[in-house]
Amino acid sequence: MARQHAPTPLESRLGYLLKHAQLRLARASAETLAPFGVDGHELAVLVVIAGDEPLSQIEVGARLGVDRTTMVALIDGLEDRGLVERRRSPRDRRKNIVGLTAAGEDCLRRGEEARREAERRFLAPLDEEEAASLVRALQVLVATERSAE
Amino acid sequence: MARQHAPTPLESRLGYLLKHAQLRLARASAETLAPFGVDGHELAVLVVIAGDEPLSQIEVGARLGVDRTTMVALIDGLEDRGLVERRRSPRDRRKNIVGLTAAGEDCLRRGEEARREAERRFLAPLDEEEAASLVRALQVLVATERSAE
DNA sequence: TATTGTTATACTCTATAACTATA
DNA sequence: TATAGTTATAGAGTATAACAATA
Repeated sequence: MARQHAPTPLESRLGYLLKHAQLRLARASAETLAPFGVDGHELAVLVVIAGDEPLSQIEVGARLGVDRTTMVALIDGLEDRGLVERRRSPRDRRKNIVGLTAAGEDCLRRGEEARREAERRFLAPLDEEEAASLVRALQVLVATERSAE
Repeated sequence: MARQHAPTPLESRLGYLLKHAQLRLARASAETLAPFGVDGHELAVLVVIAGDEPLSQIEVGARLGVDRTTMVALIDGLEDRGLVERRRSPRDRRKNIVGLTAAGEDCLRRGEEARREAERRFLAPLDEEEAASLVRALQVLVATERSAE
């Protein structure tokens, strides 16, 4: 009886590929973003905070998949650097509404530019159609898994 | 002067997509692999060890992007469970050649089966062409970034 | 001198439990 | 009673420094 499958080599393992692609993009982004004093994770927090409705810490965390205890330290850091500010919600005084300062908006705008540039460089080895297809596929996978929770 | 770019929403950020896709696959795989007593990372170690040439701990780590201090604990765990064994290289007595035990080969075979199944389920929302294109794109990105180091 | 494996240590990230203030 | 924020703490995962054995 012959072996049905040889072990899949590393380079074809989806888990390996996703992990290493993520790691490498994160490192490249961190380098590109360093001059602006934020990393990719913090920039994503700024993006969520910049959205239309005012959000509490927990609501920001929910959109990012970050729990509330982690949010405290994350917001602390951004507030120390003057990028965001907490203010009590008048309607529910348990909640901290988190808002961008002027410096935060500036950091967001310039950080986003840098992040786009880092992504563009990262995707450079792919042609336009391949890159678009990659993003579409990841969107489907992340959305599917989320709704199946 | 109009703003050139609105901040990219989370779902179009490559960093967010890669991180969450990786996380979700890792969790699904861990669940699928749990009955076999290994996680995806450990299974990848078994795959590397199962390769043709006998490898030392450092050589196994190099292929996985894991440093030698991390390898010690990783191999300790696998050895405690009787899946691998260390033996001194006769040619260079500084090196531990790591080999699979019979139980390790069995675990590898059955774990690989389970991992393939988990990947298949994870990719199910994509059609065959989309899934193949995703894997190809990731391979290009990981290979490119590695050679640029 | 350099390399392999090892240990101890530290640092990041994340999660859990318990507290407070509000509802 | 439940929820938002906070703190302290603990657990993974990973990285650095120093040491013993060997080359």
